[in-house]
Order: sequence, then C-alpha cells, then structure tokens
Amino acid sequence: MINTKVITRFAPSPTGFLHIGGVRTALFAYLYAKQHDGIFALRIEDTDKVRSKEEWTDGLINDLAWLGLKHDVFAKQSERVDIHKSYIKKMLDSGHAYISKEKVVEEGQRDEVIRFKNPNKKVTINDLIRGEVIVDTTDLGDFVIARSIDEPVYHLAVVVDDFEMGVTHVIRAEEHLSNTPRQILIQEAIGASRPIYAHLPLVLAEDRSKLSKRKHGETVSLTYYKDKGYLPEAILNFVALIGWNPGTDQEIFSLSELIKTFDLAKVQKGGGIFNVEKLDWVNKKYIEKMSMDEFTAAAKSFMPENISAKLLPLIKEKVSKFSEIKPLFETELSFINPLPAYSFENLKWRQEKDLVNTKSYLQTIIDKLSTASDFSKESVKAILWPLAEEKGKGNVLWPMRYALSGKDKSPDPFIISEILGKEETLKRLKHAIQNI
RNA sequence: GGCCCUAUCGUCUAACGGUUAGGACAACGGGUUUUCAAUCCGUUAACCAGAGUUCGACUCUCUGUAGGGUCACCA
Repeated sequence: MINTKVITRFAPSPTGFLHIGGVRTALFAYLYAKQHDGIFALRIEDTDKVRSKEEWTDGLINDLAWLGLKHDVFAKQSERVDIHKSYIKKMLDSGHAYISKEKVVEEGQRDEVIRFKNPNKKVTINDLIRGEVIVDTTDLGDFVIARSIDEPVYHLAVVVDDFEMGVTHVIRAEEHLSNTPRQILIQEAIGASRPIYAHLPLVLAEDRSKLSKRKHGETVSLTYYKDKGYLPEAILNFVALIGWNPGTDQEIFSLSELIKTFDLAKVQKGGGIFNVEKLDWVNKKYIEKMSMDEFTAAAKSFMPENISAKLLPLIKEKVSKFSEIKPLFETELSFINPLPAYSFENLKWRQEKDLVNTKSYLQTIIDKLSTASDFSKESVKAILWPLAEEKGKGNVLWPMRYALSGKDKSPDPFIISEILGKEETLKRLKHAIQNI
C-alpha cells in the first residue's frame, strides 16, 4: 500500500472532560496533519463500556469544535468491534494469541480472557521527538488483548484502528511511550505497518506532576478556562508554546500561522508547566487585537445586563479574561451605581492643605458645565482643561473625579461625566460642595 | 521497586563546541498619568553534580543525583 498522505489522529476516551494536555495533543496532531495537507481524525476510544459515557463524547466533540480543531474523519471504537473481532480471530488462528483460563480474584473478573503470545524480544522505537528507544518486552508477559472475542482491550483496538484507518503518524502524550512496545508487538503479529511515533512531553501542574483530575481538580479541564472567559485562539496559542517554540521571538500565532510554523522537530523533550499568568497575558493580547464589535459579541455572556455601550472600551482595555468583567462593576466601574457614601476629606488632592481651593474649583466646574450643551467626554474635557492647566491638574481633576465616583479608583472624570450625563454629574458635584 | 523518559532564570524557552548564556511571562524599580489600569523604559534571575573527550564544553560520552511517566480484564 503506497499512501503518502499524512493521517494523524486524536484518540481520547470519553471517560471525562477534555483536559488541557489533551488540547495540546489534539492541536499538535491537527497542526501536523494540516501542514502536510493531510487528514486529522478524531477517534473516540470507548472500549471500556463501564466508564465511557455518551455525554463525555459529546463534550469532547463540542470542545474540539469550540477550539476550531475540525476533524476530517470521525470514528468510534465501539462501532468497530467487528473489525477488531476479525483480527482477534486471526491472531487466535495464527497462534499469536490464545484463550487463557484465569483465576478470579476480583469481582467482575472473567475466568477466561484472550492473551497475546509474547515473543519476548527487544523492540526499537524510532520516536520523532525522543529518538531511539529500546525496550525489552519480556517483562510485559502475555498481556491481555481482549476480555472476550468481541470485547477488545485498548491496545488491540488502537493498533487495529490505526492500521485500518491508515494512520501514518501517532502523535500522543509521553505517558503512552511505555505502551508503545506492546502495541508494536501486536502490529507485527497482525502484519500491520508501523506508524511513525512522536511522543509529546507532558503538560505539568505547578508541582511538576502530570495534570490529573483527581489531583488537580477542575482546573485541568478546558471547560474551566472556557467558563473563565478565555478565548479559544488564545488557549491554543498558549498551549502550543508549552513544549514547542518557533526558535524566533514570535509568541502570538493564529491557528493558520501555527500550521505554517509548527515543527515537530522543535518539540521539547521535557515536560512543561501550565503557567496561568502567561495564559492571561496571551489572552489579553488577543482581546487587544479584537475590534470593539468582536469583543462585544465574544464577551456578551459575561457582561451585566443593559450596560452603556460607552463602558465597553473601558472594559476591553482593562480585562485579560472575561471573568474579570463582573468584578469591575464592584470597583472601578461602580460609579454607574448610585453614589456611595464617602468621606469628603478624600476630595482633597494630596498637594492641597485644606478643602478651601477644592471647594472653589468644584464650584467653577459646576458653573462651566451648567451651560454646556454637548456633554461628550471630549466636550467636557475641552471646557475644563484650561482650568485644570491653570490651577494644577490634580488640584482640579482629582476632586471632580472623586465627587463623581466616590472612589479612589475609577476612569477619568470626563468619561464619567459623559456616561452619567449632565444632570447626574452636576448633582454629584453639588453634593460634594454642600458637604465641604 | 522494575522498565522508560527528562534536566538552562520562579515559569515557558533560545543556544545545535568558541555568546557579556538571548527572548517572553511573572517579580521588582522608574517614566508618563488627576487615581487605578494600560503603555513605555530598566533591573533582578539559569547552564543539576562529578568525571572524561577536546586547544576549547550549556552543547559530546559516562556515572551519580533529582524529577516525571508507566507497570490493569482503564484508556
């Protein structure tokens, strides 16, 4: 069979959510296929009937779609048992496998399974990332390849499916490296060609252990980051940089740029920690790149109801992920709520001795703004700027801003004025003066 | 424990025998700014250890150490 078309696959088991390491594995397999004008297959490994669930399968498919990693081919292992079965029979007939009587020690165990007749030899793997790895398969023993004739176990199913689907490159996480020898043994037994292997370094948690649901909880799931309001492109970009880099200073890559630039030969051997701070930075870069419309649409479900469109630019430049939006309304953007009680001493700019000047500045501001017809931030600024220049910007602008927000931190007073409107702005300024 | 993999700033990494060991995130300091954020500039910070090989090792070899993965009728 001469087939030079590259076929890669991502083969998760539907026993849980897609986790962040899986995202990178899928991405790399996808990138490799796409850059070689090949095919990216998604195969659901659901041979474990007890643990596999339909909802997880749906979740996996949805997550990958959300990320934009479109598969060209889809397969479910459970629907391929006839194929597996025929190979099991072949192996039984050829003596590569045999039916083994078992001692039942645990509940649910069978007294009869199908075991592989291990030739006990040395297997050499030529891994694209790790180079030559030699393993003696003797200590694997005669491992189980099927619970019964139509219940294949993972290793058998993987080998058969990869072969039957024409997978040319098996790109998967390093945890599978030690599984590879036994899979190669099965390949040889059924006369399958050997795919090219590339075992990716692990994505690690802060403590340098493998990211696992049991140990690290929900923070390992893609959903967690989706719900926090990270962008799919940013997640892909960030995750690509764990274990790979282009050798240049470029850090921000679109998916199509990744397809062009990605190089399996430049993939790291050692595991890399998933560093959320850097994810935040990457995500912020993507938010910066968005247009106002794109931002508004993307952040919609994270926004409070009915907010002024004028707040949007302020929000966009402030957050690094959408989950930061809501808290903003408790702090910097709280001026849109009714004015809180505040200490009027705070109206005094740090360079002022007392509130005497402050009071007169506020009065001047009120006078000037009372006659304003245009209350846009540009207009308000134009009206007040000469005064601020003359009396000192902090002396004038700080009390104004404080009177309008009642807070130490807020956007500048011109923006607040525009959003509050003339009436409310003047009301708040007068409120300040009356209490000095 | 057996087998396997790995080892450069706190983190992600560059270097492919000769560099003041580079970049990014974070941290810290400063400029700008009415505040915060943003932004700009700068600083701190690393070759796991020991033997070789070599005129010369972060780069090659060996040993040690450390970390990780895997040892299912789970994938």
